[in-house]
Formats: sequence, structure tokens, C-alpha cells
Amino acid sequence: MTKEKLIDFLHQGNNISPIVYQRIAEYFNYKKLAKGEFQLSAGKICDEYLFLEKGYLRAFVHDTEGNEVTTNFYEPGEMVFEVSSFFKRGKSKENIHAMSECEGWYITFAQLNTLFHSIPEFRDFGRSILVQGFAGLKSRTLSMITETAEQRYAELLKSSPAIFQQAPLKNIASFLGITDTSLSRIRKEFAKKH
Amino acid sequence: MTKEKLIDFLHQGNNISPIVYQRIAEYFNYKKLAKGEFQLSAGKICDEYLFLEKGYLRAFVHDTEGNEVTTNFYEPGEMVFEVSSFFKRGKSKENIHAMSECEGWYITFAQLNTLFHSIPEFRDFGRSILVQGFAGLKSRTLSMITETAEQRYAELLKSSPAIFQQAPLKNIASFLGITDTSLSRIRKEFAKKH
DNA sequence: TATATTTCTTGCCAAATGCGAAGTTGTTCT
DNA sequence: AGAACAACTTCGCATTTGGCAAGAAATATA
Repeated sequence: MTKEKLIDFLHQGNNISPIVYQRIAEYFNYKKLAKGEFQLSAGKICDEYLFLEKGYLRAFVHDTEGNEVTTNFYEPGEMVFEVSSFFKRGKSKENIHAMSECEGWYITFAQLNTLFHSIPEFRDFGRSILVQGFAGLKSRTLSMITETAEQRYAELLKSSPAIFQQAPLKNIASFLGITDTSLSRIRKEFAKKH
Repeated sequence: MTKEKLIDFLHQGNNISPIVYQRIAEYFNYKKLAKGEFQLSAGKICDEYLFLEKGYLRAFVHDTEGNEVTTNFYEPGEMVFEVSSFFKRGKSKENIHAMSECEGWYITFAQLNTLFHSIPEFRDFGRSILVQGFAGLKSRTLSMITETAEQRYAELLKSSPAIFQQAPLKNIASFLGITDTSLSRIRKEFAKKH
């Protein structure tokens, strides 16, 4: 278990000395999740800022009728944490669930703040993680407005094909904003055309 | 034109000395927009971090077919800037347009960074602005998935009634993810019930 | 004031999606 | 292997929403 991939990720296009990133990486702790474990449960405060090195996770909430709604999928190479709960120190509405065995590296909120205050480069990193998440969410919202379910399906299939090996249809459906019945139909039509 | 409201806003629940906020506020410049002016145009880099004291703005993009899609409305007391363009220094896809005469206070990206590096409290403020925007966007996305158009209409009407005095129906409709025809029908049905 | 333009409403029909239920296939557990 | 359960597909029908077009109402412009 080396921190090699974590260190690569911390670079994130920044052109900063490897020594600084080495120093940052030292704060991160190794973590392993078995398939089916929860990285975060609704009602708890998210206190881990996790770099996912291996495996797949799914975030979901329960809507007012009690149905599970998938809000996100996480693949290797992404940061996993619930922004609002983590930074505002409030109870999470979201659950984050391991769809497969996962491995990664994390720091706590307190550690993150220590690093923020002492290392300017890490501030920039942290900000870029937030901004990236923001931009991603924005384009997702826009696609909910401007695109058909089939277009959203085609895009997800292209951008994250691995998800389809990890998650059952109904979870992908609620992520796309449709029912599993509809997704089944859409997938059938889509297969005909391609 | 006093900076009183700006200073109140900078407090944002933090319990920090007014002297620090006074110092921060000194960097902000006054700005006035006439009705119809653009605070940001697609293709330009967003370089103003604007506190809106008076007036109403609307953000929109053009989708692949060239239709305007409203992505946000801004009311007095909010920060107005395009997260991705501002922080990543890239060309904006969004336009931000004054629906009425507006007044506010802004700093540039360079000034914001100067403040970030020298004033820890301002870092926390900046982060909380991002986190707040993130949480708001998330709940908007969720409502696109779990709620009917009528429910979304009812919520917007409740949370931001002033928008209905400022924006034409079609802009509100595209924000809600429906056509103006549908919104007209929904509003009619809704009026019957209430 | 007259005219042009935009905004909003309404009607008709088509397409997309949801809902409930049934049936099939596949997986897990004992 | 057998039983139980979850995943996926398919059907018929209801509901929501879209697209187009016409007309009325409101607003802006000459």
C-alpha cells in the first residue's frame, strides 16, 4: 500500500514541489471498506475527506415517500465526502455505500483545516476540488433540464461505463431521474439503434 | 452608499471581530448596473465576486439547439459570480443579466486571493459561500428528480416570490425545466386549488 | 395614438414517462 | 438441489409534458 496514487492526485495539474505534496500525503490514513459497508450514514456528520484509490461507491438519499434516490457514483481517482455535512459540521442526509470492496486514503476535518492553514498550496487544492464538484453538479442539473432520459443514459454509459458493472438498474435509473421500468425500455430502444 | 449591508453579510453567522470585517470591506468597490446590462457575458472570464445589495439578476446559457436556459436567479443579499469561470479562470458559458437596476459591491479574483492569503476568517467566509452554493444546487438537482413540475413551481413561488415580479414566464419555466406552455397550465391548475 | 413586439393563454394531438402487475431470469443462502 | 429473494423485462393504461398554432392581453416603440 503505497501513497503513490494519492500523491499523483494531489498534484492535480498544479506545478508545486513534490516535497510539499509528500508532506501533505503524510497526514492521510489508509482505509479499506468491505463490499456493502457504509462510508457515511444519514444522520451522522461526515468527518472523512477520502481519496478513493480502488472500488466503487454510491451516494443516495431517501425522498419524502421513502424511496431511495441515487445522488452520485464514485469511481477510483475521485474524492469522496458529503460537502455540506463535512464543511458545515451538520448531520448528513446522504448515505455513501460501498458497491464493491474499496480502498483509499483520508484525513479528518480537523486535519484538513490544519493543512489549510499551514500550506497555501493545499488551500488551492481544496478549492479546486470544490469547484470541480460544483461544475460537475451544474452540468448534471443542466442535463436534467435540457436532455431526454435517453441522452442522459447514453452519456453516462459513455463517461462511466464501469458503473453499469457495479450498480443495479434501479440505482442508475434514479440517478438519471427516471424509473427502472423506463430505463429498461430506453436501454432496449438504445440497443436497437446501436 | 454605505457598506453597512455588505459588512452585515460578511459576518454570515461567524463570530469574528467587526474590525476584521471592516478591513475586508474596504477592498470592495461599488457597482451599479442599469436594467438590461450584463454582469457577465458568455465567452468572457468572470472576474468579479459581487455582493448584490439591490436588484435582480438572471443567469442563463444557450443549449445545443440555441434555446436560452435559465440556470439561476439572484436576489438582494446573495453573492453573484460564476464559480467555475471565476476560480478556474476560464471562459464562461453563462450569461448574467440584470432584470432590474442593480447595485452592489465587488472585488476581483486577485483581490480575493490577497484577502484569502492574509485573512483566515475570509477564507472561512469564502468557503462557506461555496458550500452554500453547492448545497443549494444539490437540492435543486434533487427536486428535478423527485418532484413534479407543479411542486417545483410551488416551492419557487414560496421561496422567491419576488422573482415572479421580475422575470417573464418563459425564463421561470426553463429554470424549472419545463416549457412556458406547461408552466402556464400548471399555474392555472395551481390557482384553482389555492 | 397607432403600431409592433412580446408575453401569456388555450386547444389539439403526440411522445415520454409513471404505475401496477405479472412473469422470467439470475443470485444468494441453507 | 431447493427455496427465497432480488433484478430485470414486458404489458396495458393513465398522467404529464411537449410541440405547434392561434389568439388575447400587455408592453414597448414610433
